[in-house]
Amino acid sequence: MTLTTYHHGNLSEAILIKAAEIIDEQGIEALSLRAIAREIGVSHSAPNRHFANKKALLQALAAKGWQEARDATLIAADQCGSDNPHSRLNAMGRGYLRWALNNRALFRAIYHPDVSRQASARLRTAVEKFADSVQREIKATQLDGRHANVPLPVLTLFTNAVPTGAAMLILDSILGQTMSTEIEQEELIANIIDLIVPLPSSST
Amino acid sequence: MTLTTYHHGNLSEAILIKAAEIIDEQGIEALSLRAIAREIGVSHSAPNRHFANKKALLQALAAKGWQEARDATLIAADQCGSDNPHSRLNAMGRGYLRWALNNRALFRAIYHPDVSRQASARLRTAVEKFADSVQREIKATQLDGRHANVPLPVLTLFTNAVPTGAAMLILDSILGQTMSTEIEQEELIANIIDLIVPLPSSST
DNA sequence: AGCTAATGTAGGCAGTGTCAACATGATTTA
DNA sequence: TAAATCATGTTGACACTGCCTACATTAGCT
Repeated sequence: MTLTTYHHGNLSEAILIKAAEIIDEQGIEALSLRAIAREIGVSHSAPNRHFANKKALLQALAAKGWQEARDATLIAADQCGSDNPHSRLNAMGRGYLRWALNNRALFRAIYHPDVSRQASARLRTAVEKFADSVQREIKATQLDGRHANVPLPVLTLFTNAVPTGAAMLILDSILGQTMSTEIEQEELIANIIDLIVPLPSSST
Repeated sequence: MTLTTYHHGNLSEAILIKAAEIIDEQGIEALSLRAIAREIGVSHSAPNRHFANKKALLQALAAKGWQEARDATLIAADQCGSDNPHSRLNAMGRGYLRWALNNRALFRAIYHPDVSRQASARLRTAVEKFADSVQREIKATQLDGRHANVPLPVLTLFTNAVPTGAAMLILDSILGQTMSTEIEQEELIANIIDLIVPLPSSST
């Protein structure tokens, strides 16, 4: 089946995987449909049968990314074994940041400007599901006394900005490269997230 | 002089300005050397006389951006009229975030992956000058009692991540678009930055 | 006035995204 | 089972891009 049959069999998936591979290794700017096709061993316009255009491919990656990101945060919340909103949000922050650092291809995709500029319905839904999951927990921490006087949209923006910004700085910026190399990843994650949502035992 | 002379007179600058204009309106992905030349009214390869390649143009924009960002933060620190490190760093954060939101073309340039991947010496210097200015003030706040037990690199990453991440979310992400529209900009800036560096009067 | 270097132009090349026309084969249907 | 249909892959083309080389124009210097 993996030999040279006329039909690939699972080209859609293969394209997504190869795309992620290229983005991971060479950055999202280096992605080209023709290169993907070439490396998979298929004609240059085969990808067009599965993705209307390059933007659509990126959007598919992004939708996948948002789902994975949401899964990572929700699973982390469940596994933290606490009902305390602070503990849960802290775990979610760590889960999200860990996911971002370990899946930079998809992370780059979900924040790619071309993707955000005009999102497909499917993508928009994926983002909203993520946003809702997080916002619910943020609201819970605020009811639990966290920055009670700060407008919720601001608190939400802040809470999202920290892991997102940290991951971007670490993965793709000159600033971050010099800052993050000295510390072990899991310790870095814990330290950073604790600054946004202190664990209940260590605060107040 | 602005008429059709063979030599433009100040093409370098004109290219940078037009590039920023395009990035501002259509995003950094839409930037093309030929389009810049076309809009300026000059032949398609004239820009190559001033920038070795597209990456070099982006790096020039980025270098300009880092300088402006640094100026904006340092001026904000000076103008806050206080010697207290917390007040100064707070003002710097606000100045930086305000600059980012009001200069999104240059902001996009300074964090463009192609630029970070391999920075020119000039660019690297600009970044380091910015980083040093900020880190010095962060260290001062820590000596003043801010998160004394957190490793300095982590505190630095956190402090940078908030305004950077917030600006990115607001300017170029689906997440941020829904979060930031409800609040007036200057109030949003103040609220967010206060969450990283509380002003001395309103804390402890 | 003449030389040189900087600046701009013209044309070409390889690479890209996207489209239309065609080829192949899997799936449905009579 | 045979035929028809549709999804999937190929080929070739077009316009666009970055970038290179050869050439044209002009500014600045001696």
